[in-house]
Formats: sequence, structure tokens, C-alpha cells
Amino acid sequence: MDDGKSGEIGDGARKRARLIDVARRANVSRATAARALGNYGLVTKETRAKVLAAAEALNYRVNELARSMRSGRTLTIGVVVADISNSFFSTSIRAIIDTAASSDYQILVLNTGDDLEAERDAIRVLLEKRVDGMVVVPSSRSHFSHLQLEDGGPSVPIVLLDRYVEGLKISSVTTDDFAASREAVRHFVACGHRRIGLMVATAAVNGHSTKEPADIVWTAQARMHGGMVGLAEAGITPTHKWLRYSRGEFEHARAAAMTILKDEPRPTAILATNEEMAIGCISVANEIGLTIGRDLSLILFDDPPWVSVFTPPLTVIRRPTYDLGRLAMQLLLAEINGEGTYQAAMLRTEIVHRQSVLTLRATEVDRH
Amino acid sequence: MDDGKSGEIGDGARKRARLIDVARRANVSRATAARALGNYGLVTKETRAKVLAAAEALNYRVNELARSMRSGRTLTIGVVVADISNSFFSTSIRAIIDTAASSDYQILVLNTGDDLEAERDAIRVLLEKRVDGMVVVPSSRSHFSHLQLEDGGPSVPIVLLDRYVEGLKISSVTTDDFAASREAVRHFVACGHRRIGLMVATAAVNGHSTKEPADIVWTAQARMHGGMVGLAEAGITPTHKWLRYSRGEFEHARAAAMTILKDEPRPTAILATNEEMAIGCISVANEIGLTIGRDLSLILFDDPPWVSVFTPPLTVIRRPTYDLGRLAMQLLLAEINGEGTYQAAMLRTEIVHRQSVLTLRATEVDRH
DNA sequence: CCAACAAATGAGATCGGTCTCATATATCAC
DNA sequence: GTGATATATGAGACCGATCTCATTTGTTGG
Repeated sequence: MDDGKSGEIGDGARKRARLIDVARRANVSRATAARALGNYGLVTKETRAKVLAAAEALNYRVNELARSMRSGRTLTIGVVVADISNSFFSTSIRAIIDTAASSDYQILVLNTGDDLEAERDAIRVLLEKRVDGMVVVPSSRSHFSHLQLEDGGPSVPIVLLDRYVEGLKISSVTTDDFAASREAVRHFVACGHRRIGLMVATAAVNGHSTKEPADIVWTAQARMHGGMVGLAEAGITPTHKWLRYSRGEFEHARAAAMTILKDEPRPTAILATNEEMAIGCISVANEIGLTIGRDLSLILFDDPPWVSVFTPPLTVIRRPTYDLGRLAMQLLLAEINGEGTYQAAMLRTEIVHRQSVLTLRATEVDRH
Repeated sequence: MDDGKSGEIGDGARKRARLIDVARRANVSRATAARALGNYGLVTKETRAKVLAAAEALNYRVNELARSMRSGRTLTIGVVVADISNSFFSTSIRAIIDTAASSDYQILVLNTGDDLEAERDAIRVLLEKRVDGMVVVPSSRSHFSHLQLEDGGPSVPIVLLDRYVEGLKISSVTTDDFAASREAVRHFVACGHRRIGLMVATAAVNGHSTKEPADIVWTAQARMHGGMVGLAEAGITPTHKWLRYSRGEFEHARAAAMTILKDEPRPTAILATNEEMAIGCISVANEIGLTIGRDLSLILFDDPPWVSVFTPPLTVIRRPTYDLGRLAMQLLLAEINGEGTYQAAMLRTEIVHRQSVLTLRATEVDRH
């Protein structure tokens, strides 16, 4: 019964054109219209032209949902990230989007705020939306059962970004932060520093703290551990006196820095595990009259544009941020296409020497 | 005919559980299983328990694609943005994601690099994916037919973010950048500055240029225009001598700044329309021995964390970045729910006075 | 002129939930 | 006992594109 379905002309609120509308207008079947539009199978030039004209006239857009239903592919990748407004993550995501787009994949971005429950929800939602794969920045080192999708039937490939999870057999793309931290501390030591502070960014703590949070993320732990080993190797007893774990918010970072820099004797150098820690540290140094690169040496992880025009330009540990995202996406695409194998890629970092690390002369070492 | 479909136990490569698998395991019909899982209609406690147990055992996840097919809603919003790694956009997107998530919407992020063709593709893809709405940062002021979806049947609500488009009857959320620029120039003038440079960020130019690109974005034009009006109002003949349009990349921004600061006499103050322009400007100032806040005054748009710990702390035009994204999403959700009306929201900005603007004494005004 | 084959098109199943409508069973009133 | 009502469940249509398989039409050779 033709009970007033669409296809009639003129009523304002008509629905979007479907394939069948195009087919009817071109006087062909859906199958033929599909062939003409999809450019496959056998269609005469004239038929194709008729169909294309009809599609044009009706402003037809294929319904990807329906297509995905049949094909089983959504051409959509889920990205689960701690904080997209963080410059490291936004740059990585830019790389992910670019790489995915060149293979016609789109990106669904979910933000967890490093909250485990939010991460579980995110994974569930992405599974329900039937994404073809996921890039995840895991918020926990110990709770990861929601990332183990393989048991009980095939599921969706995942690649971890920025953070490794021990015991999880999932491909990951990280940087060698342990080595980076150790190298930074070695550099401090080589420049004569012996009192070295370490500000570790983590969301697993309230405000800031001197002891390691229970569920600290792999990256943060590697950076802390690398620093401690660097100290030990230099014959300096690793002390927690100038070690702080802190959330990233400006006030927390400042408070953490303050407790280090108010200490007597104060450290002559600080390693900050991200931009936020460094900014907190600089803020406090400014406030109590310490000049970076003279009274206080500083190295930070990551290399945002401003640090090279800072006074003084800041020495940093540069990570291949864009490459990290791109590689994660490449591994994921390979796994989606069945070409991939498990792989824990760990990219190298590089110290960019600028002017925030002072070389102490022997006398100064004593004086400080 | 039961031709070996799934449901049989034990073969490793079985597909994901469907509703019908759950129903069979619980010995009920699909309809009943749907009622039990969807928590609607009438189901006895026992039946519900059976179904939930079956779903649990099979690790069942609803297929949102299928659900969306019937419901006509995807609970997905498309976001089309120039550059997600830009801190302004990534903060706005964070707000968009947060706001959307609290209404159970997810975000599909596409990046255009401010390329019109990429933007058209992005819109097409989002339409095909049947998003329920879009937030778009339009890359062009003059080409916008791809954003006019209403003719020829109902389509999808769009809200413009950050950039207004004249002649487009689409809700938008922007800041009053004309007023902001004018106020910044006024402030310079009040501090005794008369030679004021203006660095306008735009992707519509190759490298940098002194004349206005053909298809400059609304925001950039407003900022330029506001600056010019500010000058005129102060009785200063607006000159293009110290006006530069430049792409955001560090080297382009530097090159643009160089041509301004190498001029004789050089301007004593510069208004930078974003972080990238400011960084380019600072870099050149450092190189040729100009100290910000003494030899060269500087105001920039936006207020990333580092500028307040810079030496000197930088005076900025602060925009409510997070609020911008949130409001855009709120307007969009309202339109999706049929409660919205057309609305061009323009939020106020605020000058944050720090120490990068020098007050010139009369003699200095002459001397400079 | 008819068989054999190629070219072009159509009919209908399918993907997996959701929802309407019909049916079956239980409960109650008179 | 019969009809009215509430409760619980099932059958089947539907969303829109794709793809297999069958059918029709056209072409060529003997």
C-alpha cells in the first residue's frame, strides 16, 4: 500500500533521499542504482548517467550506517585519551587524524581525564559503535581487563599510545622515557649538579605528594625511575627529599615546586616530566627570585614552541610526538588489515641542549 | 535451514554475540530479549534475569549501528576544525567533548588544515556517517554553500565556532575580536605608543604578505580591522607598513616579524593575533637584541599557561576558550532537540594586564 | 532460424536492533 | 462459566545499502 511515503514531491518536511528514491526517479532497481553509484558491476553508460542525474537532483548521500551494517566495517577509529587539551596529546591526535584520513578512516575522540571508570565507559561506547580499531592512552597500569578483548571471540584491535602496560599483550607505541630521564640526570651531573629535584606529573594523586601513588602510569614511573637510577649511577644517594608527584593543574604544580625550592639547601637543578610541571617550577622560581639557567637549572620533557624563545631558552627532552601518533595509527591500520603483529615500539628521545642548564665550576658546586 | 550459523559453541572464530544469540540462549524471542536489556515494556523478573545472564555469558554488546538505523539518531557529533594541535582549538574541543559526553554524544573530529576542499570533504563524510549535528570552524568567508544544508529537505544542524560567516543563517559562537583588537591598540596608545605593528595569523596566504588575502577568515579580518580603527581613532593614520599577514608556522611568523622589526623607525609595540605570531615576534626580538616589555611592547590573543611565567609576563587578550566550545555544543544540542533558534553569540574578551606593555614617557615617545 | 553466450538488470536475502501489533495466559467480576 | 482486563511474550515489518542469483535482452555463429 502506498500510504503516503516519501517520493511524493512538495511536502516540506520530506526525509533525506534514499537509494530507492534515486532508483525510482531513474526508473531502475535499487541494485542497478547501487551499481551505477558504486561504480562496480555492469551498467550501460546511459543508465549510469540517468542514475547519477537522479542522485544529483535528489542531493543523495549514501547512508554509511546501512553500508556499515552490511560490510561490517565502520571506517571509524576510536581514540581514548587522558586530556585532549594537553599539547602532547593534541599533537599526537593530529597525527592520528592525518594518518587515518589518508586511508579514509575517521576518528572518534573520547576524553577520560585519566579516570579509570571513564576509560571503561569509553571502551564500551566504542565497542557499541563498532569502531574498527582503537588507540588508547591507558590510565592505569594495573587495571586493564577492559582492554583485553580477545577472550570470548574476536573483537577489535587496540594500540596503546604513550604508555606501556606490563602484562597486556597489545601493541604499543611509547618513548624510552627511562633512558631519557637517566640521560637528563647524567647531563645535570656532568654539569656539576648534585642536588637534583624531580617533578613527576601524574593524575593518580591529590594535589601533590612525596610518595609514589599506588597506580602511577608507566610513563611517569619510567621517568621517575630513570632519574633515580641516573642519580645512583653518579654515586648520589637517591633521595625522595626533592622528589614530588603532582597533578598537572597550575596551582598544584606550583605548590609542589614550592615545597622543593623552599628547602634548605635547595636543589640546583630540576627535571620536570612535562610542560605543566616546568611552568609551575618557573612560576615559583620567578616568585622567590631564582633565575632559570643561573640559580636553577631546568630540563623538561617535550618541546612546545614557546620554550625555545623563553629567557633563557630551555633545554628539553624532545619526543617525536607527531611520529608517535602516526606510528600508532599505522600499526593499528596494519592490524585491522590483518597484516599486523604484536609490537611494542619504543621510540628514541633526544636532549635538545639550550641554555637552562648551568655548568657549575668546582667552587660553585661547593658554594651552592 | 540451520546452515551452521553461529550460536554453536566452541569454534574459535565465532562472531560477536547478537541479540538473537542472547535470545536463543535465554529461550525467549528477540523482542523479549530487547525489552529485558532495554529496560522497557513488560518483562517478568525471572525472564529479565535469564536474559541478562545470557547477555553476560555471551559478552553481548548492543550494536549501535543497527540501533541508529532504526532510531535515526547516531548520538554522534562531527567537529570540523582547522588544526586540532593548536591550543585554542584543542581547548575548545575539550569543552565540546565534555559537554557532549554529558548528554551521551560522542565526537568525530576532522581536521581541515584550513583547506576549503578538505572542509567540503569533511562535511560530506559527516553527512554520510549521519551525525546528529556538527560544530564547524569554517575555513572561508565567501565559500559556504556546503554549509547550507537546509535547501532540499531537512538535514543536520550546524553551529559555527570561532568564526562568523556573513550571509550564512547558521548559529555561531565567536568572540568580539574587533572590539578586542581596538581595545588593545587603545591601550598601546594610552601608554604612549604611536608606532604599532600588527601581525595577523591566516592560512590564506603563502608565507607572509603585506596585503590582505582574498579569502581571509572573519576572525582575522575583525582583528585587523579593529586594530586599524583603533589607530584611526587615536589620530594615527593607519599604515600597512607594519601590518603583516602570515601563516602560523614558526619560520613564517619569524620572517614576518623580521620584516617589521628591521624597519626604521621600528614600531614600539606589536599586536599579535595568536600565540604563533607572538612566538615568532619574540624570537626575532631576542635575535636582534630587543627586550620585550622594554624595547618592544607586545599584546597577543589567547592566554596559554606559559605566557604568565614568561619574562616579562605577557599582557594578553584572554578569550573564554573553554566556554566558547561549551556554548557551541549547548546551542547545537538545543537545535538537535528542536528547542534551538538561530543565534549568533559573541562573547566578550578581556585584556589581562601583565608586564609586556611599556608606558613611554613623553621624552621617550619622541626618542623612540 | 535457433543455439550459445554475453551483457544488463531485477528480485530478494541480509546485516542487527526496535517497535507495533497480535496472541497467549492469568486474574478478576458478575 | 463467560466476558473483561491486565500481563507477558512472540511474529514480523522496518531502517537503507549491498550482494548473490536468477532472469531478460541482445549478439554472434553455425
